[in-house]
Amino acid sequence: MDSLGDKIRKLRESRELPLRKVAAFLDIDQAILSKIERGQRKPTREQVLKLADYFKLKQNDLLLEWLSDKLVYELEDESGALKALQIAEAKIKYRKRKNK
Amino acid sequence: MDSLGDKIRKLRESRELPLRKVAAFLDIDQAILSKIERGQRKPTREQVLKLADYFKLKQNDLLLEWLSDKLVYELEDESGALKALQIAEAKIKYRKRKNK
DNA sequence: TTATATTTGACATACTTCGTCAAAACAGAA
DNA sequence: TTCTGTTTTGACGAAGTATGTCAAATATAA
Repeated sequence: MDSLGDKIRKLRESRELPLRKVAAFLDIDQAILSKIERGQRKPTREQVLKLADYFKLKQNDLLLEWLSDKLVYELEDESGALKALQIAEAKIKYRKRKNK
Repeated sequence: MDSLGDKIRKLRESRELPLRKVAAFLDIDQAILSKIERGQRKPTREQVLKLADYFKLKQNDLLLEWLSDKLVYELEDESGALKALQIAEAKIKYRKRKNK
């Protein structure tokens, strides 16, 4: 169950690319990419889209990883995390039905 | 499927309390409480706990409402919202198992 | 050692959040 | 209508968070 950062790091290393190269493509300092890969920083939506392009992944798939990572982050240290997810799901389904 | 704000407003109105009173208890301006009840602002964790006390609700129950509202907020305008919730759930379960 | 790659932390700046305040809008009673 | 209390709105400011740069420290490999 890799986080988005784990995925990116594996992809980058499997192609033997230095942080410098990928960071240049993203137009950020390599320090940030290093932190993103290790989960110390959250990438922006735009960075996720660029990463998908760079590694030839479907943008939607990577966005889902990114979104779910954000949820996990929001719930960390919360005892009722799983319950909150269930309730959120119900609320979203309800909103969809009401098309609100 | 009420949001936390809806719940609070209903409770407050059922007891015929003005915003002013409840806001004073929370130690904030009534303007903020008005916005919280209508979903224009998110309450802080501490405010949620105080609200639970004030209305004699279980703190945990209200915290779950608050947390799930935050998730819904994070996911709004995201087409893959439900998928992201599923993935987040899997990630959290995995983390629990790994006790990480 | 030397060269390259990565990580760390101090710092700057922009953005968001959280609150106050006063004016405007609303609702009901007199 | 006017008076009174309630709620909503929006401008504003302070505090906190996010996002990035940079240079130094550390690791890796030759």
